[in-house]
Amino acid sequence: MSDREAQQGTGLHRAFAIIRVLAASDGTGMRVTQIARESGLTQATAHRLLQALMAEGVVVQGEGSRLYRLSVEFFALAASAGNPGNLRDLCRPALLRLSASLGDTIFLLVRSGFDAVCLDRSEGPFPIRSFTGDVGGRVALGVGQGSLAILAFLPEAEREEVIRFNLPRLRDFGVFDEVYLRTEIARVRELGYAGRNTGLLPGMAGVAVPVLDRDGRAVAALSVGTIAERLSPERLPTVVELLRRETVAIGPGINPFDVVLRRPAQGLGGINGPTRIETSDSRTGQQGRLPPGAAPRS
Amino acid sequence: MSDREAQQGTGLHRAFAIIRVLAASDGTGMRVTQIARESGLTQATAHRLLQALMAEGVVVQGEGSRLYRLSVEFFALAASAGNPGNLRDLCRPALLRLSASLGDTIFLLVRSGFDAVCLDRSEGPFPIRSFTGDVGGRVALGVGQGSLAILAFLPEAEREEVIRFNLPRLRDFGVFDEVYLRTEIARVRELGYAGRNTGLLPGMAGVAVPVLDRDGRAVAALSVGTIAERLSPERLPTVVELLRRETVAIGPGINPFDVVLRRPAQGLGGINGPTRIETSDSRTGQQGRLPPGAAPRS
DNA sequence: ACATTCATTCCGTATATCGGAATAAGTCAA
DNA sequence: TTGACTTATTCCGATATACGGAATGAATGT
Repeated sequence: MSDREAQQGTGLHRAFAIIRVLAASDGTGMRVTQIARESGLTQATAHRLLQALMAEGVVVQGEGSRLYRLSVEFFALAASAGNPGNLRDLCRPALLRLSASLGDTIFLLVRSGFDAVCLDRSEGPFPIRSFTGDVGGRVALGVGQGSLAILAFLPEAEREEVIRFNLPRLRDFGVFDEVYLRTEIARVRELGYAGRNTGLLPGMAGVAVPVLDRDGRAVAALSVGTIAERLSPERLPTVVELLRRETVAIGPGINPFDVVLRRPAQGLGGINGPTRIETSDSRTGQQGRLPPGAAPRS
Repeated sequence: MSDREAQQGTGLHRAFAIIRVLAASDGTGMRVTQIARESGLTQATAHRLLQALMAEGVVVQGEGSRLYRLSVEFFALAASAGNPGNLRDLCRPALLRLSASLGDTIFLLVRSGFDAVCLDRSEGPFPIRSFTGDVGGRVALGVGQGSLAILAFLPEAEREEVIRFNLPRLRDFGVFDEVYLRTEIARVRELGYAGRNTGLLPGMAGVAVPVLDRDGRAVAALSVGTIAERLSPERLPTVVELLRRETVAIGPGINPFDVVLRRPAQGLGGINGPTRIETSDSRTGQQGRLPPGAAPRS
């Protein structure tokens, strides 16, 4: 029924609604009904789309045709993909060198809209827990050292927009007020790295250095995640220096690409914990997660 | 147009054709024309679908609206997903323990159709090259130790089908004839692990132990990739024992799921997708791109 | 056994998709 | 600058496709 400004009746949109639902599930698999409910689709439609997705190899069902889940092939497809300007390949050697020489876990974070996403990771012998955690994990820009390092080195205009947009989201993490955040950012800009134990995760600490493209804008960050004791005042400068050395080597190799500043877009948004935000946007608005049981308009 | 075995006129199929094309590209981005050509779509259609995909957040375009590429969000979506029965989460601790105590790189491979896919990886200080390489990388079942370990412990019927299907593909790697392959498999079954330096990558060696589900079928494998010297006859038994210990601990925790045996079908990336062998030096990193559509070279 | 939930198939309707062709935008060589 | 060329985007009518209500079939539970 008519153009609602943006398309939400398209098959593609519905298909991805299903994919998103499945991605948000725990990987055990979901039944058609459940999927239909959570994606706001009819059972018939959900079923038909699931068949189509299976034909594409995106979805598989295990155990005598009951539960649907995303396929390993889908995983592999996207794994070889989300690699803006070959950044991951570019950084891999650096990650390996760093984790080997430091003995800590190294993260590669890239900016994606208002979030930072963990693109790669190389583990050291010291087990840690981080915000982004796994490869593919997301945090709002500003949460955690790596994320903060990126935010601090965005061009001013974008930085402001991100700050404005993210402030409400950040509240859920620390007791951030705007002044505090800006102070942090200022210090990061001055020092050239994001350090200091934020105390967000007890006993954990991190340092991060931004990776700047040829225009001096942050597109990524290398970050060390470790236990607080291992970032003593004596060791810290060494670590920072190592990180910085790698980042400056990486910078020039970056293929030009810009991350378009978009609202997290009804797209593949934060399946990850508290990162999810619910801001009804003016134009693209609509289509949040549909309240359970709400029928899609026709 | 109508029958034709499976539907290929559907919008969803076309959309994924584009995604596949983009995934196969080197991440620099592609123009509409190129995408249209390689996916076999009309320019108009390709363009429209790209718009739709952008609305979904799957595709972004950089640089003043010229080149399209897959978004980081798409990457994140699938990363948190392709995790059959939580296998990755289940295995992560084991990977960390192993790479920490052995000092070598540990891979988690899962079966996907006629391939093995690298689902996770934990690096040790010893740099290595492997067949699967990156997370998301694929190899035909039978190539490499991990892959071989899985193949060897499939139920007989499936094993036979895989062998039949894969033989031609294997030819490109070693000088495998069927007899040789079957001999290898027999030995793996007898020993309970896949070992021995296959000499496929000079100086490299690996050992792999299958992860069996409660029915005794191989669904995955833990594999060690290292340099040949580090798998001396004295050290090997230790390594195998450590691996085995972890795998038996993992097995029972596997959520029941079966990988349906399907032709790689028009599915994702399929057979000779990113079966790239990493030939890069770990310091200069980089490399890896095969020309789109080119078969993996011998 | 029955009752209930869930999965799958049917089918008429209408809507979203398709692609040829027109237009706009960008690229390159003089 | 101009002009020829390539590539990107928009239009639009025909029709193939997707839609979803409802019927059927398969599981599950008590």
